Amino acid sequence: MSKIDAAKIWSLNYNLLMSVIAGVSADIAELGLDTKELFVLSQVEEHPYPAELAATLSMPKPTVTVYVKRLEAAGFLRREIDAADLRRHRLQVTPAGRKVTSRGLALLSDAFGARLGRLSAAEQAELRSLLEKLS
Amino acid sequence: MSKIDAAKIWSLNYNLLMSVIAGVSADIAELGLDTKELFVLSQVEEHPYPAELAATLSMPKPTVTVYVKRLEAAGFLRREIDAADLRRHRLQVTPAGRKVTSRGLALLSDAFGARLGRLSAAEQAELRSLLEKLS
DNA sequence: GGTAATTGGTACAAAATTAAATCAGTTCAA
DNA sequence: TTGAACTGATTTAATTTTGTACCAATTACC
Repeated sequence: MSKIDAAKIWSLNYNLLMSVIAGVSADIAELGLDTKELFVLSQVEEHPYPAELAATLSMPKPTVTVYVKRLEAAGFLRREIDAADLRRHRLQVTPAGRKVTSRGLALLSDAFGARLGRLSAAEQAELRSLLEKLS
Repeated sequence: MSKIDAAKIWSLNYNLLMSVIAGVSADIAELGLDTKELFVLSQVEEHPYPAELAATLSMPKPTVTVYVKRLEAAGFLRREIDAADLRRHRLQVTPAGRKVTSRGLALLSDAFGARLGRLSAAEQAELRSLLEKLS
């Protein structure tokens, strides 16, 4: 595959994701969250430390600090000092946070699902498998 | 495909793109461009008006204004008032802009291509075709 | 033990991004 | 025509995001 094609695939993909985000951000905002906050929150269970979040979301540490602080203030998250390493802040999603996460992801899924609906079930499975290989 | 899967596909994809961006942004910066500016510049030939750029890049109009101004100051872009509609600013990529665009896209392609390399040629073609259906 | 190097997290100031208001040009209906 | 509604683009002011510098806890090594 030529370089031009890689760039083409990339930009198809990028524009797709950006337009899906643009389409749902207003609805997500009604949940009391903004889009980036949802992304952070949705990864907390898998990556319960700010430094891990920063790495997996490709986002600077101070940015994570800000989001975590807001999510905590909104009651979607709790922070506690890790007993084993007093530098670490272990994060825990509250029940309210879990609820809002699943609603937010559902909105995202609906919007993205509307696009995915153009593919057959087999094609969707194929896409997922290709993306997993790339990840 | 369930809602959960749509969200999963989405986030696989999102994290993939963000990590590729994070990996190349330093190299792109050396060209005298930042990543978003490259995205804007790379779409100018296809969409030569700021309003069109804003729509295709899912980005607010004032943001486009700022990037266009910077790209013009850097000599990568020229602006002229459209004779047929004096409100419109027709954009034109300069030779220097074209050069820097192709270098920037090459960097992006290299980085993304390194991931794509995990797929066979047939799989890459398949991925492109799936993404085109979604776009 | 003691101390240099590393890691997790944050504060603050600066830079980037955007919403809201605005201005100029165009369209359209009466 | 004229003027109400609309569109393209920009300015201004506010918000968001981030680079830099920093502190505290841990680790590695002598």
